[in-house]
Amino acid sequence: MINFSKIISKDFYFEKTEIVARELIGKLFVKKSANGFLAAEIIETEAYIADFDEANHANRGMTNRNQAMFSEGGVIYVYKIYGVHHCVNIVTELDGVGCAVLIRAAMPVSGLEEMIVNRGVSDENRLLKGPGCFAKGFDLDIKDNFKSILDDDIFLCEHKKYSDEEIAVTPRIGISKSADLPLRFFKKGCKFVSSKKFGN
DNA sequence: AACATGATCAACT
DNA sequence: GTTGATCATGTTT
Repeated sequence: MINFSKIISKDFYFEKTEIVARELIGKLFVKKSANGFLAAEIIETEAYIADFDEANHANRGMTNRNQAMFSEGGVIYVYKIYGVHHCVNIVTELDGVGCAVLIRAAMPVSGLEEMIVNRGVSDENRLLKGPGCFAKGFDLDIKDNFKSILDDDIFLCEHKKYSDEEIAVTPRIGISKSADLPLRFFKKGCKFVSSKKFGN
């Protein structure tokens, strides 16, 4: 059994989005399920910042889809992409700002059996590799939009700390606007990182 | 390198 | 109400 005692406090999510994205690497994402706990170490994130970021869904103001992004830090924003996959974000900064961190990949730690069922594949290395896979492995979808990451059912814990040398910073993946900004963070050389192009 | 797949949004009638 | 472009992707060849 894993120690879930050091739960991340709310203050953490009010920090600047880039900082939160960087600091999320190494933390444990935990979700309570019928059989116990699903848990994974966050390995890869992307920041979507408030100003001059045209790839941010909130950049052109509030819409039906992106409402959750304008909540205060610590709220979960989930949406569907390409009509197929779900992407999970954690809202950052203050109420009304409109920024968040996308969780792109994680390393399974607990509840592997259930993740395998959720995903329909058994390759451990790929269970949570890529934003769509992460959402599916944890069974997160539109029903989880607007939930809090400070819940009893879904929360983050301290787990591992990495130095800046162990973390790579690159442009984000799969976007066409503001594609040059260095807002993607991942653990260098980790096989759970989603893109093959860099540092994997 | 191709493609499956559908919601969302802006810009119209 | 409808249209059409776009999309924080993943899987398969």
